[in-house]
Amino acid sequence: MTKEEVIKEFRVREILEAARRVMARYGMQGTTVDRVAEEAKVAKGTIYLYFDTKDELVHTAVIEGLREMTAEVLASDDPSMPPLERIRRLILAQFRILASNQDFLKTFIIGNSLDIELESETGQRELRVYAGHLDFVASVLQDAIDHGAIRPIDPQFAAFMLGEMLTGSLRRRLLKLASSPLESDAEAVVELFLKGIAAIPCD
Amino acid sequence: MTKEEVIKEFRVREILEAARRVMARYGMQGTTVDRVAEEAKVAKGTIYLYFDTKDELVHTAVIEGLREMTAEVLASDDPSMPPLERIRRLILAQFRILASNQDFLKTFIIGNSLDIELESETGQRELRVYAGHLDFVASVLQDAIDHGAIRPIDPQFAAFMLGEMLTGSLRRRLLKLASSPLESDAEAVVELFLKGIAAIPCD
DNA sequence: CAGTCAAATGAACGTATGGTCAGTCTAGGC
DNA sequence: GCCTAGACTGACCATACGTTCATTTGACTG
Repeated sequence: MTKEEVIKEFRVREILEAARRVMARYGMQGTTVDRVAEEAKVAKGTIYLYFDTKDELVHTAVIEGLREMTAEVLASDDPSMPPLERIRRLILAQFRILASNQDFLKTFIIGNSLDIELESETGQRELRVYAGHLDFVASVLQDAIDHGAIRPIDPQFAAFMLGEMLTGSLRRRLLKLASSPLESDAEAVVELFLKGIAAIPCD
Repeated sequence: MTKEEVIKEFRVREILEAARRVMARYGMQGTTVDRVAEEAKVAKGTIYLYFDTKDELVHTAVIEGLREMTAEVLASDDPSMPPLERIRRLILAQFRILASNQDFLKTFIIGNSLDIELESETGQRELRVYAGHLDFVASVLQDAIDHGAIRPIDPQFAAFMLGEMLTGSLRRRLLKLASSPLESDAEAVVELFLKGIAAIPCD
C-alpha cells in the first residue's frame, strides 16, 4: 500500500468516526456536514475529497458501524456449544454489543435512521449488511432445529423477530419506559424468545 | 358549537389528514409545509392559522393517527373471552389495524419517525399516547396471569415486546425481507409470542 | 349595495445546509 | 533554495424550507 493510500484510509476512518460521534450526539436529523467537519477537525471541503455526497458519508458510517457489530457477534459464537446454550449466548452477545454501541445506535434504535430508501444504492448496501447478519443468526437457529433442540420455526422469521426484540428492549430503555438493570432485560429477552409467555414451563 | 368552531375543526381535520397522506408518501424527512398545503389545497399561510409550527402540525398528525388506532384496538377487545383467546384476538386486531394503516405508518414503522425528542413537549405527548396503549395491553396480560393462563411475566415488558414484534413483522415486509401472506405473519407472531421457540409444545 | 372584518392568500424573508472552487500550504524532487 | 503537485481550506453559492405579514377575498350586516 502506498503512502497516499495509507493517508487516505486514515482520513476516511477519521471522518467516519467523527460522523458516528456526531450521529450519536445530535441524531440523524441534526447530523450536518459542518458538524462532522468540526468534529473531525478538518475543513468541510476536505470531506468532499473523500465522499461524494453527505448521503454517502452518513450511510457509509452506519454500514461500517453495523459491520463491526455483526463481526463482533460472529466472533463471539462458539458452534461447539449445545444448541440452546449457543442461542442463549448469541442473544446475550448481541444484547451486550448493541448496548455498548447504544450512543451510536441511539438514532438508529430510537427510530430515526434506517430511513432506508429501498430504491437508493446506499440503502440497499445497508440492508444487505443487516441481511447478512440475519442469515447468520438464522443458520444458528436452523442448526438447533436440525438437532431437535427447538421446534421447526421459520428461522429467517425468528431471527428477524429476535433482532426486533433486542433493539426493542433497548428502545424501551431510551424511551425511559424501563428502569430494570440491563442484564435482567437481556435475560428476559432470552426467556421470552425461548419460551414465550406460555404457562407451562418448557424446560 | 358555533359556526366558526365547526369550520375551524373542519380545516384542522382537513390539514391533519393531508399531513398524514404526505407523510405516507414522502416519509418524515420529505414532509414539508409546502407539500402539506398543496395536498390540503390551502395556502401555506393558512396552515399557520391553525398550527403554530410545523413540528406541532406533524406531531399532532401522528398523535391523532396513533389515537385512532389504539381506540380501534380497544374497541375490538372482548373481556369476556377466555384469557388466551383474548390475547390471540388482541394480537390479530393490532396486526390488522397496523397493517391497514401501513401507508401512514410506513415512515413510523420503517423507522424514520418517532424521532421523539424526549425533552420536547410534543414528543412527550406522543409517548404518552403510546404508553397508554401499552398499559391497556399490559392489563390484558395481567388478567391472563391472574387467571393462571400464562406464566407470571412482567406485563409491561411483554406488552412492549409484543408491540415490537408486530411493528417488526410489518417492517420486515416493507424491507422486502418477507413474502409470506399477511395472515400467516400474524399467526406466526401469535405463535412466537405465546410459545417462543421452545421444542416442547406448551398447549 | 356599501361597509366590515375575519379568514385566506402567497410573495417575500431569514436561515440552515449541502455542495463548490479559487486560493493556500507543504512535502518532496531537482 | 526553488518549483510543482496535490492535499487542504473556508468563504461563497444555490437552494430548500419554516415562518411572517401586507394584501385580497368573500360572507354577513345594516
